[in-house]
Amino acid sequence: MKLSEYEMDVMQLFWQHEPCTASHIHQLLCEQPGRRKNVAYTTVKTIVDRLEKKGAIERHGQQGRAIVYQSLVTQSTLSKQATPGFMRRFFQGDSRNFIAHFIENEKLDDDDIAYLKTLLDSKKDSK
Amino acid sequence: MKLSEYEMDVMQLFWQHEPCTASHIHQLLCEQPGRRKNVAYTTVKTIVDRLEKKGAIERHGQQGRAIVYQSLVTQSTLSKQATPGFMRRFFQGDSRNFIAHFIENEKLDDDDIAYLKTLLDSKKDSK
DNA sequence: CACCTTTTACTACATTTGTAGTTATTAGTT
DNA sequence: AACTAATAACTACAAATGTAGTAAAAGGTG
Repeated sequence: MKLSEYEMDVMQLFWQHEPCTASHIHQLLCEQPGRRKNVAYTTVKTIVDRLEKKGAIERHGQQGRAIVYQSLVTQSTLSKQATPGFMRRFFQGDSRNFIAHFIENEKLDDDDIAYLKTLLDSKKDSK
Repeated sequence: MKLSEYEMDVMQLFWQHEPCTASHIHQLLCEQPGRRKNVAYTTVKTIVDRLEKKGAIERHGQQGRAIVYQSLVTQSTLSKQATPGFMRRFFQGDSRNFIAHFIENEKLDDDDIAYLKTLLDSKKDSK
């Protein structure tokens, strides 16, 4: 399943707040700092409709007139699908290059670092 | 600068083979295993034209009739621009979650693992 | 120098994406 | 029961994207 950027933004909100309605998603989007402000409700509803058509979410019930949706795909599933392509396009498919970029450029506290080292160790042991 | 997926695929080839012509890129794309086969030359040329219009590459010279191009942006620049959005959409912007996904899902040999641990250590020290 | 092959430049077109308006319906409210 | 605000359903539309065709020009080759 291939979702657009905006569709993914909406899926993120579903994953964090489901089951929920289009209005709820709309509110959440509007509250989101900086990103996209003043998006019309109908715009959000269109995205939600497309997500339903693509099979990423389904109707779960009603809340008054409003349709309550829930997700049908997990974030993990979509991440696994999307990352190889992203890695190839932006890091020549070189995992090491890729992870190195992140370790260097992203915020990680000591706890994170300790955790990731543990992960690396268990990866090594598992082979 | 925002490039499409296909445009990024072509940029990858430029970075690895520049300076080079559209025909050369076309050949390389056709040789690429599995991915997209039988793409028409004109299709590739269109992408190259768009990359030029977007300012991602420029004319560097001629080779017979053919135009030789070279890149104007680095892979690193584009990666730095693209990754925050990718991370947010697919990993809720959580670096730790993100890197963990990679350590778990991507192929890394013992050398890679040792290298990454060193990187994590130097990250820790630098604070 | 005439010709053929390559390559450019331009045009085309269906699909996807971001964005939103319009119309119809209905759940609450008075 | 009538009204109103919310919501769904449908339609619209420009821009971007993937894909390629056509026409024109200009190298190299006989």
